[in-house]
Amino acid sequence: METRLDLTTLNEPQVEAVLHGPGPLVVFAGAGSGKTRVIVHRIAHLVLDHGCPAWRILAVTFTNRAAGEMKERLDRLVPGAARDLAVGTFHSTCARLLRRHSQDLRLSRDFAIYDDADQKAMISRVLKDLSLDEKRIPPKMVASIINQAKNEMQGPEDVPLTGLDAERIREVFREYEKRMAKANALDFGDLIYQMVRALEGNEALRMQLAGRFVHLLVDEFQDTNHAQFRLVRALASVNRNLLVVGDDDQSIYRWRGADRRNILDFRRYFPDAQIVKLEQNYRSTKRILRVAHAVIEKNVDREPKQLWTDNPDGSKIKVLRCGSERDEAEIVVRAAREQVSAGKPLRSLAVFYRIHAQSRVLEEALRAARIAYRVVGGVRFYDRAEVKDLLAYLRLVSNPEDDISFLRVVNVPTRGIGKTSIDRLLDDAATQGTGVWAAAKRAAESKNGSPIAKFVELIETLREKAPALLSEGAKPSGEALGLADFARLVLTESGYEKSLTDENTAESDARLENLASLVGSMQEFEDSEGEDRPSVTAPSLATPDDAPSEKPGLLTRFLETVTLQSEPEDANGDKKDQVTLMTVHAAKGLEFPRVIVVGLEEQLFPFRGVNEGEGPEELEEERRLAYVAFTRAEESLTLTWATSRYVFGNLRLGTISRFLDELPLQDIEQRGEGTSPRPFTESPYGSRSSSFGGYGGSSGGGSSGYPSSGSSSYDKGSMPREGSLGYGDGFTRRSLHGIAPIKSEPPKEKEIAGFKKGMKVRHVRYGVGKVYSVEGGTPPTVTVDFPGHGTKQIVAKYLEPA
DNA sequence: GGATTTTTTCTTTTT
DNA sequence: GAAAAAATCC
Repeated sequence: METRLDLTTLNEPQVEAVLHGPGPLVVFAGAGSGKTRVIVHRIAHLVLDHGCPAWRILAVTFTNRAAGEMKERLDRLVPGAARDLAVGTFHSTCARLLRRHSQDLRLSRDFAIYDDADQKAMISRVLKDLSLDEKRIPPKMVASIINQAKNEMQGPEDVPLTGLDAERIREVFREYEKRMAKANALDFGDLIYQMVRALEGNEALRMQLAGRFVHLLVDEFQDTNHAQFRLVRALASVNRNLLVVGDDDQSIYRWRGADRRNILDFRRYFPDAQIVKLEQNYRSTKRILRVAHAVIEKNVDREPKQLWTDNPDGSKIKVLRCGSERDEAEIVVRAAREQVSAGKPLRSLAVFYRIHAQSRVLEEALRAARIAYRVVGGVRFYDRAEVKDLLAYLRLVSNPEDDISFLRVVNVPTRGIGKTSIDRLLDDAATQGTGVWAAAKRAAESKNGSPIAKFVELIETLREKAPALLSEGAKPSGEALGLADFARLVLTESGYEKSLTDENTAESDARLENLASLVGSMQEFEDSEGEDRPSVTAPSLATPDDAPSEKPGLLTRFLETVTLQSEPEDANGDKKDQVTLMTVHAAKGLEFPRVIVVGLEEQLFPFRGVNEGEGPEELEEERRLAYVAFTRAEESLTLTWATSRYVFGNLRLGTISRFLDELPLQDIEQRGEGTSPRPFTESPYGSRSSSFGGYGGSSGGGSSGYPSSGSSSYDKGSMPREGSLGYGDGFTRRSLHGIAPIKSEPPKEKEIAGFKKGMKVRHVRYGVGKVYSVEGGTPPTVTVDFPGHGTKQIVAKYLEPA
């Protein structure tokens, strides 16, 4: 075919996918096989060679970052085309479409989007109002049931529930839905669920939308859940030009309802779909691919396949045994220094871990070594209390029915609206069957000048000041107030800023700074939206004939962007020269010349939670996760594990991950220097913490026989059976036997603030008890067994020796 | 009624 | 070892 697009940089199957004609196509794209390249080239091809207007092409991704990257790369290929292209995550795309068609769907155009915390707050409210015990029916559990149900396109009436509390939970679900509707709020699951309901239940709407998008491209299709599949099916139902791309080996969101069958059985729903397989890897060395393959090939539920590459063998994969998580962090620091001394940028080094909690130690070490780093995800900026407070004010202005936001800020800063007044409001709302805002207005009317009346007035005044921000069509009255200016106004008028300024502590200063940076990001948003350049992550989804008045206001759009992206866009984030730290999940889709994966221990990676039975499915997903982690590396891959680690502030022994034991010996290089594993200095049994059970629990238990005398020499006799480093599973494992860990701390007899195990102590309330264990930490705590009161954890300073 | 201090709980992974 | 919840103090 004659093309204006340069296709000489693509291999044969890639070209096939790019030039594919009408009809469905599924591309199986292995790690590093040029998946994004294919999508971007195909879009460019559709625009350049078929003259398809960019706004009639919809590309859907899972993360904002992937959406952004797609736009960027398209813009380089076809300058200008990216502007009109509809690219976004599943969630942002649905949010946009729902707003645009809100009238048809009997939804408020300015509906709020509730994140997990908001959702949990709402569930707690419902539980309280139905007088159900949060201990018996934890909000978290209900949330997970509700989310799962929506992923499966089930509502309260058709979700299958079993168990004693099944009907109670169903009632909570039902009531939750009512409250959400009343609050003009949708949760994450709703965005997809409601959109699918709308499309499937409204023929005209489906024809309109599916007719509008001539081409539909979906990335990471292996991670779609049932609802998302139905969405794609509906949107592709008219033109059927559907391209889905994915790799079943990289499916890592089973817990979120992802179903690999969606890609594996794609032809069941689209029997005429063509199939293209991309199997050449351009990213990694041969050794890295072999090591990654060694882990993934053990999966039973998997299509056998193997990536190949023309790249060199590369250096051996380093497998390092460390004495503790601090030693692991030291490895990271050393690697960063090596980068610098080798004249390579820090940005080419990335560190992956299984869970966020592992980042702190790494951060501390890097900070101490004065090495620039950034953490992707983790403690989110938008999760900080002060940021949530300001956002709650803004949300309340945008949508006064938002009960959760109302309750969050009604007394922040304190304005004399205490528990009693709030309970009265809630009571009134419940008996009158209205939202809290309406109840507050009633209260304000009946009692002029009351604190509640003042608060209602505050919100209403703020609303009046920003008509242009609330509705795009509205004419700005007088001088138009900008988004950032408005936020500043909220901060002063509410007294929030003053309360922080008055506090005048290091912490309040930090909060003010965070608020300033939030306002700054609002300014940025305002500037980029003002130019009418669709922001990178927000698909415009606007057709030329859309009336402007249908467009939600700037404030609503900002709030949506903020909720649907977990962290503020940092335009230079990738450009700054710093080491990147993130979870393996966050790493999907990225690549780095040098990668370190830490914490490769049983129970941690593969992860095993508290009461999860170790089902084969879970383990297979952990393998895919490891596969994703390893295949991010281009040239150098280092894998570390630690023989001991603090979990929850308690020391746990770790055993080497089975994944490391499975690696081909000729491709790895093992190291571990220093002294013996750090012994237990406190009881691993029976203490409160051991009920956590998961990490290091049973399999580490056999290791408590380590000497607690400070032998610094490697004491073979004290090790568990020859050839097995304390694996409690009865398997003897080869490798790493006899290799001592890299550095380790000398054993210490734990004595915290003068307390030792076994001694008698006195407490003001509980009287005399016996010290069960000392925990350390800040503040130092001691577990004490008080006869008649049971075992308590007490901060050391409230105890005295008896 | 509200702030402060103390105790308990919590942790996989994310839109 | 932090955040939420509960208990206690003012």
